[in-house]
Amino acid sequence: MPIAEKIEHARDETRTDLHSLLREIRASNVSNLNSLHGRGKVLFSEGEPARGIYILRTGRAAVSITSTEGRVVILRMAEAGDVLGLNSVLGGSSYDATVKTIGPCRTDFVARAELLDLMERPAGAKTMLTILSRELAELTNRTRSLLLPQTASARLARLLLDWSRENGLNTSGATRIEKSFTHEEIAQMICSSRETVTRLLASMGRRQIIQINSGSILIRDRAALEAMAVG
Amino acid sequence: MPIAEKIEHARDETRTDLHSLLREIRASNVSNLNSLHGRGKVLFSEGEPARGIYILRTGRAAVSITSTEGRVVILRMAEAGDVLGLNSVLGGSSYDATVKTIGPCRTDFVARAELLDLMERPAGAKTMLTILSRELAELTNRTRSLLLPQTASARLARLLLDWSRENGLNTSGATRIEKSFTHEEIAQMICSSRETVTRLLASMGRRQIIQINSGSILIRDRAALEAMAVG
DNA sequence: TTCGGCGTGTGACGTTCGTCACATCGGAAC
DNA sequence: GTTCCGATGTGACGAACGTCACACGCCGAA
Repeated sequence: MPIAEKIEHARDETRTDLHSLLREIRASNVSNLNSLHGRGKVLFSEGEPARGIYILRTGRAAVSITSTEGRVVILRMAEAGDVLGLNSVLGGSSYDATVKTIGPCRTDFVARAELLDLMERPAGAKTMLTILSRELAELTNRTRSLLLPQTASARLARLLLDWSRENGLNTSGATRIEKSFTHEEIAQMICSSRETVTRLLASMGRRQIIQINSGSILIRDRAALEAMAVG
Repeated sequence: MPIAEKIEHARDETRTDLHSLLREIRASNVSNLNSLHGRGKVLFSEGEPARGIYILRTGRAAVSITSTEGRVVILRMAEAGDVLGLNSVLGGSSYDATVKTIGPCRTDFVARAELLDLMERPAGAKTMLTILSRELAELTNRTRSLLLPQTASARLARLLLDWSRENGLNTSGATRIEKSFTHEEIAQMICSSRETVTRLLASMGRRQIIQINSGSILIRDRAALEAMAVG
């Protein structure tokens, strides 16, 4: 999928515009509160009034949506440099997703009123435009990965390929990805169930497509993964 | 789902900021090409270089993504006043979706270079920020409707409820919605197959939940629909 | 050490739904 | 009228996978 790759590559190049935002924040004397969180802390939940944005300085957090029956779908994994909740704050209503930390995180918080002030500055509006633009591209991309493949194995294959592009360490032909997610979390990323993820990973291991070690996954047969990702 | 409703309501209130954009376009002497299209015309396709944006003046168009095997998922139905392709143009690469007219349409076209000029004007950047912000909120909302319900009947029920909120005419307790989509198109909106849509609609008709006339659907039992939409 | 909790592996079962196949229907063109 | 063609209706079949149930291994706490 060439389009998906292009979008994915664009992502990392522009991620640094967090710095633009922070520069603007400093220039406009807006206070930003620095906090530390442990694993599993909910920064904000879907439906709460949008108090302000969180800027993820270190760590990772899962952005997810939840159905009334408790079904959870992870829309994206935020990494250091990501801005969380911006669109909800601009929209002025409530957060449209839930953000939960995956590991220890350091965040800055900028309150809604201060952000709106910031938007009045031309550079502020342009910076936010860039951030929203990237967010929209990523969500479109993610929607493609989740809605187009009809089988769970295709979605899992795509996820592994995505990971190998982002975090992959190239080790003698095969790529190794540090896995730090439980099967449950993977299931929520690909809209499937925990058991299915367990079974699919085991099956891929048996077929020599991947190799599962404690703490990492080794991709042995990228071509096979790409073939699975099409279906 | 209270959140979805709030977002949906916000949509119509802000849709008029097309006018802001057009005002800016006129103020900055940007040329905009006016065109007429028939039904089924593809304005642009996923993967093409993003030449510029289309502004839908009249008519409706389907924004969709396509898999390599030809599977199509309709992300949203653009209506008069919607701006198409903005994020792809700002991103500078290629269109990330395909837009096809559903009926006769009138569009304005603004080329990429002119749009980038426009973005330098403070009011231009703010207008685009508003448009992208709404687009992101709608896509998040749509993602929720497509990813959270696991069954096709739940997604169809949600779609009918959405329609009744947008286009519904209240006729003596029941709401009537003008339907102008084929089962095939509905299937692409809810990520299902044509046959499943036919069967589900027929089943709902038998169970007195809806009543299908030629050209319109009457919702007789909204509570039943809402119950189905949860699953 | 024992315990308890969490993550993982795996079997059995049933539902959903996509797919193929075909019939029918309705409108537009002629 | 006839002829087409796209849209719709319906049956049969099977693959995918969600769910329930339970077992095992690991690790930190007591």
